[in-house]
Formats: sequence, structure tokens, C-alpha cells
Amino acid sequence: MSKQASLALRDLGADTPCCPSLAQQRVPAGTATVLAPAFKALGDPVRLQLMSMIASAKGGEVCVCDLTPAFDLTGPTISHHLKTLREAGLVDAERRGTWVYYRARPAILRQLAALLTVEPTTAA
Amino acid sequence: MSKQASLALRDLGADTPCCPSLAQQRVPAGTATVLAPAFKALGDPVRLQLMSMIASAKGGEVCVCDLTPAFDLTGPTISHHLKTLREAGLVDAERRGTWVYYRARPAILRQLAALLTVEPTTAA
DNA sequence: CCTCTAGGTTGACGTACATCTAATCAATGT
DNA sequence: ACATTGATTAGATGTACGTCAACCTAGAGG
Repeated sequence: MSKQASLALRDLGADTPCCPSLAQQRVPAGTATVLAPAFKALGDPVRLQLMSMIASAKGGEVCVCDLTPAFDLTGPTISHHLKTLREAGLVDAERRGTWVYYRARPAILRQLAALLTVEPTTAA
Repeated sequence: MSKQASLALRDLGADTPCCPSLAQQRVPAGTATVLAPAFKALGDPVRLQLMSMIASAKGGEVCVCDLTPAFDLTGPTISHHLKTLREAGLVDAERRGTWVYYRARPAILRQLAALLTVEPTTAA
């Protein structure tokens, strides 16, 4: 079930030109249905920090063993949040030996940022 | 209870320089706690479309009477979603005569966009 | 003043979510 | 092969969310 979300987000990159922007035109229902889960995934303080730790990591990736001790939560809970980020298409996971490494998907982040971008001067 | 969220978001604009960006440094727990509700508010397809309709409205504002018929939902449900957007500090409401008009808060949108903005070239 | 209409609020109900403990799977080292 | 460490999965529970039906509030107009 994690694959549909990732594929849907990837496909959306194809049928949208570049920067639709919330404020330029009404986002279609289909686009909203696809992108809302990504925002929802970022709508939790723990996941927002996890996303930031992954995106700002040196080398572009982080071991789960470095993420878990950063919170007062159990390992399974962190794993659950990482799964949510994964299913939202925001991150990728790769197992290398004993540890699992997470990596951000910059394209999706850029797409979400573009959607929220509004003109510097308020449109009259 | 809606005032705390708005004030918290406004305050955050003061103590943060301009564009912290997820990928430049780990977002502090406090910032995550304040901004996550804004992302959560956008994490629903209906609210994402409502936000878009409000932000893209001619004249910068929309009447609720124009928003409600755009969905297969009852009036109270739309009202509830608008309240969620209001409490997240994403929109402002103003009653003028019989109708209530909603207006976007560009500053908050810009802040969220800045947080998600990543470098065009992957940072090593 | 009283009624009508448009919005917003409250309470209730079903579902989804965040979190935990316990069990399972994967990889390394003795 | 066995035990150990790391990560995910499964089951359970309390809380929050989305939705609707019913009620309350505020202008408009007779």
C-alpha cells in the first residue's frame, strides 16, 4: 500500500507543469486528494522533526539508530512515523547491513513548497 | 482557543529570521509543535481546496456562500473546516452584513513554503 | 416587531490516528 | 548453529478527527 502513494506523487510530477501555486488557481479535487496526504504526514511535530533531520543530514541520509534516541518515544513508534513519511512519498529507506538509512525526496518537497508559494506583494 | 494558534504563528514570525528551511538545519521541537498544526490543517483534501479557493479569490476574499456549493458537503461541515483553517492561522474571517468573507494570510503560507524549500541542487 | 433566511455552533457517532507492549524478521559475531 | 542487536510488524487502547442532525445567532424585509 506504500507503493500507490509514491507512484501517485511521482505521476503528479508529470501531469503538472511545475508550479501550480495555491493562490494562482483553485487546485483540482484530484490534485488535492493526492497532495493532502503529504501535508498530513508533515502535520505531526515528531514527523516534522524527523523529516527535517533526514533532509538536513550530512551525506543526505540518516540511520534510524540516530533518529530514535532523539525522541522520548519507543523504537516502534519512530518506525511507525517513518513508515508514514515513506508512504507519503516524502522519504526513501534503504537497508545496508545491520542498519536502515533514510533519505529525503527533494522533488516532492519542492512541489509542496511551490504549491504554498504566494507572490511577495499581496495581490489586490 | 483559536487565538493561541494565531498568536503562536505570529510570534514565530518574529523570532525566526526568514527562511529556516527544513533541509538546512533540524527544526527545533518548539517550532515543530507550532508549525505542525498548520500542515495538519492542509492535510485534508477539502481544506486544501478551500484554502486554494480563498487564496486565489479575486479581490482577495470569498463569501462562504460561494464556498459551500462547491462541495458535496453540508454547510456545518464546511463551516467546521473553515474553523480549522482559521484556528491554524491560515485564514481570516470577517462578517459583513449577512455574509461572512474569508481572506488568506499570505505571511503564513510564505513561511510554510520557505520551510519546505530545498536547494535546486542536492546539498552534499 | 416578527418572520425568514443564511452562517455558525454544539452534541453525538463512527472512523482513523498516535502510542505502547509483545512478537517477528534481518544481519552480525561468537 | 546460537545468541545479540537493530528494525519492522501485529495487536490493543485511548484520543482526536470528519461528518451530520439539531439548535442558536445575526441581518433583511414585510
